[in-house]
Amino acid sequence: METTKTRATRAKTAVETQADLPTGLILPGDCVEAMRSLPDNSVDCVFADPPYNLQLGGDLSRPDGSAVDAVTDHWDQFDSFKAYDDFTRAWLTEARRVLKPDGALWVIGSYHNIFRVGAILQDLGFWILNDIVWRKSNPMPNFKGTRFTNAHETLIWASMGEKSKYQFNYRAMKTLNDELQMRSDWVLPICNGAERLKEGGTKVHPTQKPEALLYRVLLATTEKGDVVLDPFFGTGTTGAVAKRLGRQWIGCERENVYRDAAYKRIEKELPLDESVIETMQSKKSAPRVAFGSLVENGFLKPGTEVFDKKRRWVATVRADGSLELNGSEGKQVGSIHGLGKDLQGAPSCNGWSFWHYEDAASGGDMKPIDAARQLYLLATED
Amino acid sequence: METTKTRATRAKTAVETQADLPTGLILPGDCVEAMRSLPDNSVDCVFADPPYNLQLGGDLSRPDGSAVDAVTDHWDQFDSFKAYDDFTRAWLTEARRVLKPDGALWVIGSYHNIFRVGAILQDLGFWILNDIVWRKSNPMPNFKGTRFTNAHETLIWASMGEKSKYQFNYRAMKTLNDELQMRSDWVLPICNGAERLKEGGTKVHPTQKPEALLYRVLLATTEKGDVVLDPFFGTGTTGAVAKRLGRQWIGCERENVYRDAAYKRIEKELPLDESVIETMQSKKSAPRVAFGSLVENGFLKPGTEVFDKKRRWVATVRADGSLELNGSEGKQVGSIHGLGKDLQGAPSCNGWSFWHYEDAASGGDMKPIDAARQLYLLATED
DNA sequence: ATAACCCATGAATCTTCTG
DNA sequence: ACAGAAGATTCATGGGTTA
Repeated sequence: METTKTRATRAKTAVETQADLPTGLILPGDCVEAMRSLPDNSVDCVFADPPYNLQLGGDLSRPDGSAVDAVTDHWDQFDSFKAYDDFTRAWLTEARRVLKPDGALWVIGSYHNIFRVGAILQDLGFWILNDIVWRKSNPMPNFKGTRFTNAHETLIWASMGEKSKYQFNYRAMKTLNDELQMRSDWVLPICNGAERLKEGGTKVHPTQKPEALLYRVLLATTEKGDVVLDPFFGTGTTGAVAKRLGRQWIGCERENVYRDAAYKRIEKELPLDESVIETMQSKKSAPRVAFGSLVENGFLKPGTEVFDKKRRWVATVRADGSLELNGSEGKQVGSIHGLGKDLQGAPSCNGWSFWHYEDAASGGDMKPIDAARQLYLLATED
Repeated sequence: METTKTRATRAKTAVETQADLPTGLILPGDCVEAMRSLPDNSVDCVFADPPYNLQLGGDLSRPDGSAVDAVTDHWDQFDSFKAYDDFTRAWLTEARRVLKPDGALWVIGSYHNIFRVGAILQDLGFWILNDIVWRKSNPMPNFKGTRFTNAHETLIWASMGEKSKYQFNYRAMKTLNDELQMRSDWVLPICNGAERLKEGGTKVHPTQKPEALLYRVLLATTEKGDVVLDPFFGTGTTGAVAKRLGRQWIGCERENVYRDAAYKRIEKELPLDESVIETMQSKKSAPRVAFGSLVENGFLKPGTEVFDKKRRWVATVRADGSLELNGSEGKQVGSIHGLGKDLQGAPSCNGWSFWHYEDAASGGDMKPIDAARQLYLLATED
């Protein structure tokens, strides 16, 4: 992972040098061909919702006798696993070429195809970061009572390689999840109601994805201004959410009908106010605060005593932001992290949560020095 | 899928002819070699928890500096995807040979290995029935804040082929899930507390699976007396739950320590009372009753009027068990299913639930004719 | 107006037995 | 193998109509 600042700078440079990138456009034709027209190392994120290769038997009816509207479109038909694998390898290879070294890939699928996709992308060198389970709150039931209700789909999130500095907006996710770490299982409803695109009462696309899903993906792993490529654009959920969140987008889509619907849809989409997007990212992109700054600015005065939670050790804050262990007469000195590490004999230590101080403002309560950092951030906002 | 009765008969026959099966034993040595000693088509279910091929970099430590006891045992190291794939193909091939044609396979894994396992088992001819997400209610957090909390593992449930008559105890699962279809995402806690095997305070096996997981797997897809094979037996969760549920088991395990712990553990396990193990049976496995039998035996007299729920149609029961639509003068006649189908113009109709009658015994209440069938079944029970 | 009721529908590898 | 009949089978949600 990398700091936002570094990546932002790099992204900006890339956009400038790649002024010819067809952002805001849906490339027609086969997606592999279309991606060939894009330069190497030019996009920050690929989100792909490829055909699932469902292999359906006959018609299926509900217990009440009505028919299930199945996905029987030609684009989901493959002759064999071999044919599907070849197709998968082709588009993943192009996606890999087009991605920046620190870019990332998302693919969504079901048990019909996701194992093949996952194995192939590993073979190509992608490094899986998480598999994410989209738990559908309202899936279609299993009408015949023959299996477990197929109530989820799987997303794979992968970087270009083991050492890549991928983007992950940890704070934004934790904030979105009520101050708990965002887990690998996401509960979201399927796309229906007003969000579902319809033409004359029938759905435009059989497998339109919910915007909430793309919202979370883009918010978690891209930043403002990033270029997002969707090789299977469909009716443009990726583009609509990208526009809303201030990301640039490129689509590939073979079908005229889907392209038309997508353009119309994205046209109507309004970007969120810049300040809103900033706010969502504020905690994540908050500048690093040196402990010394707190001292410099009087949030913790030199001479203040700090101690671990169990008061096994007490140290004194020095003017330069270093700590000196009490009673050691200058022999045990270090940064908040380093001294904590040494005292515990641990491989690492987060000094912000290890060291505490007595907060006079709240009647002498013991608080981690991170609380002082939060006050500092609040005071220096903007 | 197949009725319980049919499979039960076959399973029994198989056990009799395979009296040499080493049930209740843990075969030492390499699992591929060990499986070679088992005859073809001899087990009903394979549950496998293979090495995950985890590729952890350096040592992992928590924010407080304590070390995470990562999976770095020698049996989990593989040189490359190629080596892991070869290993996977080898044990899956043996599992396939040993399984009966209507048997089934379960494999559990994480994103490190499950995509490779899934693709290979598809290549070998297994037919995926569901992928199941075990959603951990208490996963280990992501200490570094670099990814989403890895809060689930994935199981694949597969039959021997597209046309196999696999076992699925639909009613038992629905009952277990408070009368709603069991979904593909299962929320279960990880294995700890008293259930976790420890030796001198440290865990015996790094990846011991919770018994609740095996309980659900075996209850859903095996029946009493079935033979369950676990090629990666570990400390014997599969064997313990199998014994409890009245299933037979065979294990393979290389490590002496795990075998010893497993034997000790399973020895202590007590089988549940037979009556408790009986699962809720689906109607599919109840004996078939011809509508004519009800008429023959006086449970519905010839001349009785039957009608659909909204009384759009009324028909009269004839002496041979056929129905005649009132007012049609012999032109609209058929079986309970056929006439219901024709009147509705539906592709099919379950006459038992479509047609109703007035039950004099309960003051003229409207009841589906299935109620009469239930009375008949009750009266003719052994 | 509001509640009650009915109806439509969603990436689905969706039956079993007899002749 | 294939055709035909018997028989088993659904949950959450949104929108429209009725009471």
